[in-house]
Amino acid sequence: MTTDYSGSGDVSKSLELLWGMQQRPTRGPKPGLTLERIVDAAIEVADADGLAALSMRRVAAHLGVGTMSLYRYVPGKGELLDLMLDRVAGPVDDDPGEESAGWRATLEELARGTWQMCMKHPWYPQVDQVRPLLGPNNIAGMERIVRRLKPTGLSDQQLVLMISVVDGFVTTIARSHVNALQAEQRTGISEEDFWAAQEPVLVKMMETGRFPTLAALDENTFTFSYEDVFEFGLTTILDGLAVLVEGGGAPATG
Amino acid sequence: MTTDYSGSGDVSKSLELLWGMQQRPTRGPKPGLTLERIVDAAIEVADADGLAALSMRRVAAHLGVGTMSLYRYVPGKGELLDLMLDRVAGPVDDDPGEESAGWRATLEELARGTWQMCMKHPWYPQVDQVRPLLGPNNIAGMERIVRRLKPTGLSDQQLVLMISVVDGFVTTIARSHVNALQAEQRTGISEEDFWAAQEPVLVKMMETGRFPTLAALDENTFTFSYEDVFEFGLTTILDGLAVLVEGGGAPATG
DNA sequence: GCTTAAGTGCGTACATCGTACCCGGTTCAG
DNA sequence: CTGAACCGGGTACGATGTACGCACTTAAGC
Repeated sequence: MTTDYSGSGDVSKSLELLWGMQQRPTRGPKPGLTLERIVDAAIEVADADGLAALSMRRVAAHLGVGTMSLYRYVPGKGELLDLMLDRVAGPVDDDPGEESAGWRATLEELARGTWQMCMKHPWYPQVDQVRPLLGPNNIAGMERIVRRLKPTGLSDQQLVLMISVVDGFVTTIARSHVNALQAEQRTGISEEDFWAAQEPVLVKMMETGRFPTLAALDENTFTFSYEDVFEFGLTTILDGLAVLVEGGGAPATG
Repeated sequence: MTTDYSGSGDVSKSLELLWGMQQRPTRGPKPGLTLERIVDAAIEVADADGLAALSMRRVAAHLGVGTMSLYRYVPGKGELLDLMLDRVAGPVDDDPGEESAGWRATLEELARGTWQMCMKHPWYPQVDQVRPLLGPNNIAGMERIVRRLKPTGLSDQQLVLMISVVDGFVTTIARSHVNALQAEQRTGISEEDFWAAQEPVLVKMMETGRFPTLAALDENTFTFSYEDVFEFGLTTILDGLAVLVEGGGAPATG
């Protein structure tokens, strides 16, 4: 597995496990583990040492069992990842008092909630969710957010597109952020040292006069943080969606 | 290497190779390979069989040489990846006739250009560019785009943030798109079959009445393509940036 | 209570990866 | 002509996911 994808295992098997559809067999010895404990252990390993360190051997060692024992509970690593993803997606506390909040507050809350979850589980944004498995927590979260966006009067497809754009943006910035943090640990080179290493060559090239615009940039041009990008991008996207939602006479494609 | 990152090798070494600062040693036999041929071969392998199939062994085999011979030219796989990234970023044909185009046309052109490059080299958006190496082609592209955005009168930092948001968005959607395409090949399960596999469980859960909003969604809610998301998101972002650039009396607070 | 089939725990083995290390052959500076 | 520097590349190591098979445990059927 070069990169980690959702939905890379047996989809039906994953769904059965997600929705708790397994029936306990009657014969044979009682299992010493539970699915829950395995998923928890996997999340702990990934939280502590990163997605790259998440291996079946590590999870088993964390539980004090043999590696191959895990395969009695989970078909493979792909399915385990799907279970981890739905686990950290919830549960959502469905506060009925917030029903009346506007679309903008709803999307902003979604964005900030996802951001904080990514900070707590840095491996989450590193998983490519091209084929998301619809587990209980993901479905519940979707239900909640769509319900609160309904009053905008947009089409269902437009609602889902709005959510996709906002959530995709947040996950992307979060991934960049955690990648940067982990790059420091992985390489032993701090962000500052990395850019400092490029400076000599950069300065040399700027002095050639081939890049006049870049050479004349302000000193503080690149001093923003990932949080700054998050705020800038979120404002931009919400402003852009306002044109669509509030029919601001803009040339929206519909 | 679980995931592929830019700037994961020796930064100084990569920069020397990128800017062609190696001096040919006088002694010893003439090299049978060139850096260019190795980078080209690596790109061909990645284009044809995906980033996961890009290995030193495959590149060497493609060139008809022993695996370890590559290490005479490139310090390691990380540095090779950096060279590949700058290679496909250019060269840009610097058309002076387009200087006068507005900021919106400039960013839209950037977005569509990046998108097309990602379609030609599907591995490109799969590389996490947390620590981009500033090679000649990347620098030239940056110079060109910043020069064309200067007339907006925004601060240099805001210009770079605009570029970050647009480029980050395009790369993200492109990655999702190519991941979806490759998931079909990797798993042998088409996108349709994947969703069809989830349907029985979904229908069952919708019938429980726990998710009334989702159960009532239009049939065509999820029928959009990645191109649709690209267009929707691009319009949204450009509309949002218009609020910033044109200082518009747009409904910012919503 | 005995047999037997199912289930559990897990050790071993294999293919794949990047690359450290080493050796033999080649080329030119002195 | 000698020796240092360089090229090509074979071998080996530790890591990964997991297929396979074996020993042990349990409860159903008699």
